[in-house]
Amino acid sequence: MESDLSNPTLQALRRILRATEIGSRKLATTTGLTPSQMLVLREIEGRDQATPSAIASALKFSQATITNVVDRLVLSGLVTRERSDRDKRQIMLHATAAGRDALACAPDLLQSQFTDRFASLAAWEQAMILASLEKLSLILGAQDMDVAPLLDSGAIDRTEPG
Amino acid sequence: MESDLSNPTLQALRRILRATEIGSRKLATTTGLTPSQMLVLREIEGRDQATPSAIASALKFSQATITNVVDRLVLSGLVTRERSDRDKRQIMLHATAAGRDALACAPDLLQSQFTDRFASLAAWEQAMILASLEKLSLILGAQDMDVAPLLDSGAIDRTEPG
DNA sequence: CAAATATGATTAGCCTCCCAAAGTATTTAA
DNA sequence: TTAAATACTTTGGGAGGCTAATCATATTTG
Repeated sequence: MESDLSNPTLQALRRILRATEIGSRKLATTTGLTPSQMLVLREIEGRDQATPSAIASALKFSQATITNVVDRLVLSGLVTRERSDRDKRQIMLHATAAGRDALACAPDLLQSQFTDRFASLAAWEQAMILASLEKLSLILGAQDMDVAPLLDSGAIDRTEPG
Repeated sequence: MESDLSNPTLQALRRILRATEIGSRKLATTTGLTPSQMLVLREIEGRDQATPSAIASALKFSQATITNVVDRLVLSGLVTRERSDRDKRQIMLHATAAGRDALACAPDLLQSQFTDRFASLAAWEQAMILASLEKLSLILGAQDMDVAPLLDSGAIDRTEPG
């Protein structure tokens, strides 16, 4: 019966997941943005110019979903749509000043809670944590994963895998 | 500007979050349950007897939400409702055989991916990871958090905090 | 060039999630 | 025995996701 740190580790991991999830909601309320909206807005602003399909593939959402979310962002005045000249099938999304503002106020779901306190740790602790997370990445099969999103949500994909 | 392991650490953390989230959806498809349904079902089964309000407070959901989810679980034949004798306002929720089956097939969102591989790590690595996660818990303010849920999702709470 | 095909985005329709407020039934307290 | 509290459900609503179908524009090809 070795030590079995497996369970406490899982619990800690769960706490972290839970915390980030709650944080994501809380932050959303303060910004007035939902997590998904945040994601999309960030993605748009990060590129300055962005087509829905680009956002969709970056976030691994369907185009339709992006249309949906962007609808709301436009309604809130955080994003504008503009037909591309080069290819009139395309739509260019831009963050408005208000949109950039909203992002600035809510810098990053994790980052805000994270950076300062992490920086205050001893170097060896930082290194240990990083190493541990990399290991966990490996364990969870997350090594080669896009780093784009933070956390999102949603209905279940019921397409038969087979 | 010392080393700044902050960014790679955040990225690793994001990968992990992302991985668990995707895993949660994938597992849901195989089970035919959504993450929320899994949560509720687990909570019900874990107590053998459970009232909606108990589940709601454990998972920090509203009663209405639980009613909703339970509706679907009942519809799927995984859970039964039964009026309590002692207090006829109460409803007792029970997992059916099928419900327990479903849970058994999908033991745990993380656990499945996790336990074996984690166990195969050296003891010192396990200890390191645990310590790191505890530290992270602290950083993210997740120490005193319920361990109940895994991950869920959903619409944003728009009630004014003030 | 014209027809067929491909691509980008939206629309429509479906389901889930989560909530607050109102409603119903039951229990407890006055 | 009425009033208040409790436990759950109903109702209604906003958001998040998806697929399939549609519309408009581009590209390819005969």
